[in-house]
Amino acid sequence: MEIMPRFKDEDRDRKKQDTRRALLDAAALEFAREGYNGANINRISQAAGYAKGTIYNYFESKRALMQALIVDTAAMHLAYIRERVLEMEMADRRLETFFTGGFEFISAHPARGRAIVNNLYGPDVGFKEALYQAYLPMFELISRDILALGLAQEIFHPLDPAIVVNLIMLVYLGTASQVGPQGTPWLDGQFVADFAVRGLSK
Amino acid sequence: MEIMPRFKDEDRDRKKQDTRRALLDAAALEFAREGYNGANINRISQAAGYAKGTIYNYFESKRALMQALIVDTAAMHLAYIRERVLEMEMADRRLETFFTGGFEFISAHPARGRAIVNNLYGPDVGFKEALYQAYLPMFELISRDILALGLAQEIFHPLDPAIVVNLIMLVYLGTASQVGPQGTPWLDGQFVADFAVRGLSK
Amino acid sequence: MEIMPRFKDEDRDRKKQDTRRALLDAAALEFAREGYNGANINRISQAAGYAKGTIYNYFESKRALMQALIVDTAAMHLAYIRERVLEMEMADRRLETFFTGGFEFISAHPARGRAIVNNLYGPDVGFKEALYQAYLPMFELISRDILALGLAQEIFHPLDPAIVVNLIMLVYLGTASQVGPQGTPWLDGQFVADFAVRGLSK
Amino acid sequence: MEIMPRFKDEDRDRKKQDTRRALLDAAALEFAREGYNGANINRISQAAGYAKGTIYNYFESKRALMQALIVDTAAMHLAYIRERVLEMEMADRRLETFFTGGFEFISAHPARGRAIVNNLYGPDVGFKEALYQAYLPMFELISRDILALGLAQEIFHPLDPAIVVNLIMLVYLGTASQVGPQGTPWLDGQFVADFAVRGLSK
DNA sequence: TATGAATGAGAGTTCATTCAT
DNA sequence: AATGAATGAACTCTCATTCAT
Repeated sequence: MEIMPRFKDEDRDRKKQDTRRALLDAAALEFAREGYNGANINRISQAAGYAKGTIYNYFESKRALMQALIVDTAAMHLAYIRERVLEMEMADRRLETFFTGGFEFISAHPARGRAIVNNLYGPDVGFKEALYQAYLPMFELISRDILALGLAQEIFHPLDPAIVVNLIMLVYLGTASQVGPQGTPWLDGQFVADFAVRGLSK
Repeated sequence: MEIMPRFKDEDRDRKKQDTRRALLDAAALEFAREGYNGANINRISQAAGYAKGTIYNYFESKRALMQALIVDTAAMHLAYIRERVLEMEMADRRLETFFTGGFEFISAHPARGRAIVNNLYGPDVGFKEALYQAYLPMFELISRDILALGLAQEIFHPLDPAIVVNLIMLVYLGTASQVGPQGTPWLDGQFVADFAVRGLSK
Repeated sequence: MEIMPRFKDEDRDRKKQDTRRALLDAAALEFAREGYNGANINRISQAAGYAKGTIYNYFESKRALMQALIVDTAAMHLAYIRERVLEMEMADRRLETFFTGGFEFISAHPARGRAIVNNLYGPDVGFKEALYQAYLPMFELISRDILALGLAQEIFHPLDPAIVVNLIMLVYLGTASQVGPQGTPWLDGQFVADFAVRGLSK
Repeated sequence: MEIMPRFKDEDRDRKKQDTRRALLDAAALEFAREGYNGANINRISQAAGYAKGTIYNYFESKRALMQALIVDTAAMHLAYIRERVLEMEMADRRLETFFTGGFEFISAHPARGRAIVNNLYGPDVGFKEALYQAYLPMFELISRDILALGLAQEIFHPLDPAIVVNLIMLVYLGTASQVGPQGTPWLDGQFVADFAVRGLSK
């Protein structure tokens, strides 16, 4: 056996990542459409362009696939929102941006959003715990970089960031994910943002 | 044929209603714990004290059972909330009562609450539609007897009741149903009520 | 207790027989439409105007109901055919009448016919045995009063009545019971009669 | 992607066909023994040497399995009979061969024969229609290559092939499929053949 | 790495039968 | 005699998972 040139391995890694990503995207669609229990591993594989067995080369089980989707989505979600929020200086603008950016993200990735929210309000405590862990940085972002900042800037009326962060997250996810039959959202991001800013401001 | 004594039929009807109620209560628990797809008809029957087949003497299918649970719960839910809300005269007190009463109801009937919210955020559009239909009177209550009233009383800043009713419902259900691992709610009803009132008031 | 007048018992017996007959008729329809395994005891009772449990006051089981239907139908069937066949003197006319009369009977009682034939060609050997026993008199009629007679009258070519009786019965039941989608028979009784007479005649 | 060696796919296809055939054969036995409704998918799979789920990799449903069995059997049936019938030149010999060959086929494949006839005389109109469609070529064979030929050869008395074909098929299937408790046929092929030839000849 | 045939536990549903009324 | 609520065995079908290729 001769030693293979290094870039071969890189190619292989790249390809593996592409496959994994394709599987996760297909999984998001399926989980969003059918819920976790209703989702079908075969359909996910097929939609991603692979055979049924392939998924088990990338994820240990259906459950592990969902966990990976939660982690992956939370990372995308946080990156998208943080980038936009931290551009703002004032806490109320940050809060507003949190909502408008958040709604944007969910518009851009509806399947991811649905899959996440299914778990947030779904019955599986394991997934809820995974969700909570994966979204800790977002809780942190809201708590420190929006709420605590707003207190320091004397923009918000007195509040406990550790509690209000829960309110913000639930209002955000509860409103952003709800769409009508045609996929149109019930509510507009700016509208919810205004409501939330008003609800917290002095 | 002689006419049977009337109380005989009444007894039988009463008993049938009791059985139906027991099955619905058991179904609420199971649906809350496992979600619709994960719920097990056999467990529901057993929990209600009946054999597996009995459930099909009362409901055509698992799906019909869920639909019946939605209708039953919506009726209880509305009755509980409406009674308390309409005692108040001012719209902001009514809105506050809507939240505090709503949180109370969900504390008193956590399984019903969970089962409902699973469907609101779940993937099944049929159940979402059923939910929407069953909760129309509550939308009406909020829209007319709280929001429009508040505009007339010049308590709320200008808003469109037809849109804000969605916001109120989503904030209510999104926050009231979320409990931690030990079953303790993430948020307090009064706290959310204050936030909402502040968000809508002048 | 005073002694009841006799006619009371007769009334009761009459009523019992009426109920039994109604149940058998409903059973014939259901068995014809659905086959034995597909038949539904509840539907039979309902169609007869009774509740599910009533059928068990008249028949020990679904199986016993079918056995009773076989016996009842065979008796009707034989009476109808024998009466007409024995009016004829010549064996070929008797054979002809057997077919035309038989087709008439099945036209008049299609459900009975279907139920019988389902069993003749169906998988249940118990029912086939019951059928065979119940139809013994008809085998006898064909064998003695048609075939042996025809040999004596030197109308038929030499044949063994004990074997040809099977042929006649199978040709009769196999052709008379077959109807198209609209319930119209595939074949005409006279037509099959002519074929059979020609097949046996000198 | 490199092209896989062809024999690999061929091997796999061959194996799939073998499995399918094994399942169909087991299904024929089970359907013959129990009828369609009484047949048990699990027993069929087990008898073929597979687990219960396997059957659903090959057939969409129990119903589709029966339909496939009808099609498969009709094709075997026709090939067997046509080959023998067309060897003969005279129509009466062809008719005779139709019966003797047909009886042979059913002796060789009793389960197939029983399964077919169950449906011909059974209650399920869907299966009857499928049977009719699948056996159209055999109707055609009898109608054109036996009956019309016999008219041309002036062997048969005047008859309408379109009607008599029904008679022939019903007499054939009605007599060939009937076996006694020990599996011995009620009638002999040659015997029925003679009867039929005599019934149609001048 | 990718495949897809095979597996078998588990689910919803049906329905003959029982029995208290 | 008639009722119909309750039962639970039995059935079809689904699908996550395994593994030989």
